[in-house]
Amino acid sequence: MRRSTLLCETLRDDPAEADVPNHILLVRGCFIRQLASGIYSLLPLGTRVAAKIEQVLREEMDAIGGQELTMPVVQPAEIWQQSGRWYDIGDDLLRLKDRAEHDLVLAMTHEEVITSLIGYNVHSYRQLPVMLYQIQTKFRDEPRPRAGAIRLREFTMKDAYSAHISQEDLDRYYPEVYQAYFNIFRRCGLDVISVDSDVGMMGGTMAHEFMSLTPVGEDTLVLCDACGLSANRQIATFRKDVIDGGEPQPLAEVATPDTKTIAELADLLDIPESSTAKAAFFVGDAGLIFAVVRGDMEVNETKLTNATKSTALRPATEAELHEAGIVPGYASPLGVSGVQVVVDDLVAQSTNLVAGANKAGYHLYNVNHGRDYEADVVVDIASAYDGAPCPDCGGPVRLERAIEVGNIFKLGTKYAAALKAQYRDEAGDQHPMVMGCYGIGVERLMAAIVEASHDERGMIWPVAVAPFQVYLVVLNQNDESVMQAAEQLYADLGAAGITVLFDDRNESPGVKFTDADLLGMPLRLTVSRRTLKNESVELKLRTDKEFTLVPLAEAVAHAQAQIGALQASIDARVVAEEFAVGG
RNA sequence: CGGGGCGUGGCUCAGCCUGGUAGAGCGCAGCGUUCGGGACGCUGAGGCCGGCGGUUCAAAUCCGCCCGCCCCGACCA
Repeated sequence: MRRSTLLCETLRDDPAEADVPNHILLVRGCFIRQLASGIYSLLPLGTRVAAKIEQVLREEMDAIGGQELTMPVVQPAEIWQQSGRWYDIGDDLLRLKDRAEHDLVLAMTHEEVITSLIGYNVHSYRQLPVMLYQIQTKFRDEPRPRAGAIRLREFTMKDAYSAHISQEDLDRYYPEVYQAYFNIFRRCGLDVISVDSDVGMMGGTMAHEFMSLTPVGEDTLVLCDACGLSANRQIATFRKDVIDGGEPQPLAEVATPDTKTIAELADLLDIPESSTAKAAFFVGDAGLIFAVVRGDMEVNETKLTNATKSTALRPATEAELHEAGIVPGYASPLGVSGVQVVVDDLVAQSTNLVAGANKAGYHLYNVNHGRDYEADVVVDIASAYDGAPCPDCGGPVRLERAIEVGNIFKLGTKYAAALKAQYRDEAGDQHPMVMGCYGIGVERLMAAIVEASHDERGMIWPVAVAPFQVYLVVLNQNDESVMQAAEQLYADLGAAGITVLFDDRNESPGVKFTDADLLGMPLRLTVSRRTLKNESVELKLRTDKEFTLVPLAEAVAHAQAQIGALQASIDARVVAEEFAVGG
């Protein structure tokens, strides 16, 4: 490809709307272009990267028995009603009507279609297991798209679905997908770790997320250096040490004017925050939720969502609290009614905590669960914090930010039962299939790669996903012999099967080198009057500071060797990964 | 949806407070000179100042409403 004809106008300045590296660089390099919030065009360079990623996806999915297919993006509401997600999912699901006023959705994922499809086409245990996948557009009407290509509304997803005769067979297969996922990310040059994750709106029994560690990430992970534990903070547990509060003492009211926060309360009463109980209020499917954790901890909304069997939570408004007779800042689980009280297990085991009196300006000493109030649910709803004791080994955990680039779920029979994907066993009896689903976001993966692999000058593409392997610069174009040599090299590289972006523009050397760095092809070749004086070509890796001169006649061979070495170093990282529950 | 910020040639921004001829740099087009790390000179094109309404003799500028975009919070590939 000639740079002079490529649709690629690089930007000198950082775009105003971008403030994270992947977004800045992808826009400056003309890989993506925003159309609306969370909706982007992939320009030629971005499309080439996506195609390279998709090639890796296809190879790895095919290697574990996947068959590619293509399903519709626009889908009738009926199948979503059958699965229940029409009702469970809120505004993230974009709904529309056709001319006949039929309800339609833009698919945010394809469990419904694939399940009905498999149910239609698979009837016998002899046809199972089956693994199907597609690489196709998804639409999620995200409340807040973010960070360039990391959080989009319209995006491309490799979504795969497997169907099995039994949980055992799914359990056997699941680690194969787990391994394939590691292979995919490593081949794309991205380091990831796997973590246990929440099953969320997908339902199911087990899930892993594949995480690329970066401060730009939206997820928080809980990691233990001592034993290797890793989990999404949404579900991470930690060891809770009960502080001995002594035998339950009589309740005692204490005046605490103007102490609306736990910090103020602890300060005023001269007690540690861990001697208090903290209340937080949410609204779930069943109405107002009164959540209680120890004062030094935070409520984990994912855990609380699961504990209350809600599909979604939102913080309660002041008005809703007043209506329920709750005094914000002085709220107490004592004497409240008509709300669901969820108490963290640690609070339930603690004695003589200080809690609100549900009366403005007053708190209570010696509040004890079981004696003074009853919870509807007692379960872990506290969020793991930096330095919390690891649930497995007791060592301190640390929190890290990460991008979720992929996930795998054991769905179980939820969709198969709802959408009647059944098979007959050897005895002729019908059973719902046991399913798994497996997703990877293509644009997000591209963004995560840039996030993980760039410097102050620009992107540094791992060779397997680079839009071109070589950036060929020619200088002194007015010198016919130089131009001729460059043209010949361009042709020879192409003939050798190397993908080349040939910067044949009439631009100054500075412009070309700067663009070469920004666009980030792994290998740069430069032909100029100077190099030709020695019958040579300059060769430089994007990751290196220095360049080397190689004989013009051997330039193609050297380029091939360099690309081969880059590829080999990536291949060396594709190794067997131990499948571990809990890590 | 709650909170904060921003909308002025393709891009980055100034001008707005204190109303009166719409600006700079980059980019783009032409000519010439340059040619190893975002070169230089000359010439030129390009703007309903996000939209609607209001105030005023006069609005990019003041006021109101709306729309869009970004950031922080709750969700997900």
